Amino acid sequence: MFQIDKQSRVPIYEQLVESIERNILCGLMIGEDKILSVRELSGVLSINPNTIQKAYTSLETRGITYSVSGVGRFVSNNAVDILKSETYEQELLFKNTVSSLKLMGVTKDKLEKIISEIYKGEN
Amino acid sequence: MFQIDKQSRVPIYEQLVESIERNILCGLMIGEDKILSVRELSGVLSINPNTIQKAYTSLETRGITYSVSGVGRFVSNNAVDILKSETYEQELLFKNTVSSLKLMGVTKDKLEKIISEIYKGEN
DNA sequence: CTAGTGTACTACACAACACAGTACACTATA
DNA sequence: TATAGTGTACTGTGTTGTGTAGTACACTAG
Repeated sequence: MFQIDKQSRVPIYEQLVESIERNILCGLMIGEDKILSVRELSGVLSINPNTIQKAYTSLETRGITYSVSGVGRFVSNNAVDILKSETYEQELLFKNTVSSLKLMGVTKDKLEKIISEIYKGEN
Repeated sequence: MFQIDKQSRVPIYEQLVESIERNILCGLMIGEDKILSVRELSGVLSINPNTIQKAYTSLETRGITYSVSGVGRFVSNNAVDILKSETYEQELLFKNTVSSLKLMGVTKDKLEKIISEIYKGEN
């Protein structure tokens, strides 16, 4: 459900955010779904509640989730739309990676084969 | 010559390493070229000599450069070959990025267009 | 009333990073 | 030989980001 690598250089709270985003994008979590509470998830992942809280705050600020005091936290109905509108950074990373690979001598064909493999059965 | 962003989350020494690698890969620096000394580059970039040293050590450990005590530091003749053999990590990053973009609803066509733009005139 | 929510706050510890300063061995050159 | 410029190796110090620990309070459902 949540892939967290405590040894990674990217902070735990950021990994958690990305993990939840992925779950929403591939339909594992949909609108109005209740999210594990700060204390629950803290117990499941053996991570400090403050760290979970930090991740949740990031999602909330962007409108991906909303919270009801005393009740819990839920996935917004338009969460998927919001996430899809945030593609800019990923596209930039894609361009930079392609440029590096080109410099390293990787052929255009090879990159296109990798893409086809990932998109196989679609498009 | 060297693109360093002191505000970035990626460490300065790592940015420096990548910058030099790029210069070597695109032929700006070739075998037996003398590299700016620790103190020189420190002055040019306004970065602590220790930080430069740390970057240089990384290049040296991988055989991309070599140093002659009391003389200076030079690009290895097989630097390009070494760098090209280190594509694995970049390819992994490429795959992850493509997967994310796919989840975000970016089409295969769009990615291929970006690639063609970067590779235009070649392959 | 109680248990479980979200939220906010202070305090502390740790690691990575960068900087400051010093020191020493080496080499080329005047 | 003397000097300046190399690489290299230390020991500190300070800052920042991250994560943890603990506490507290308002809210809501049962």
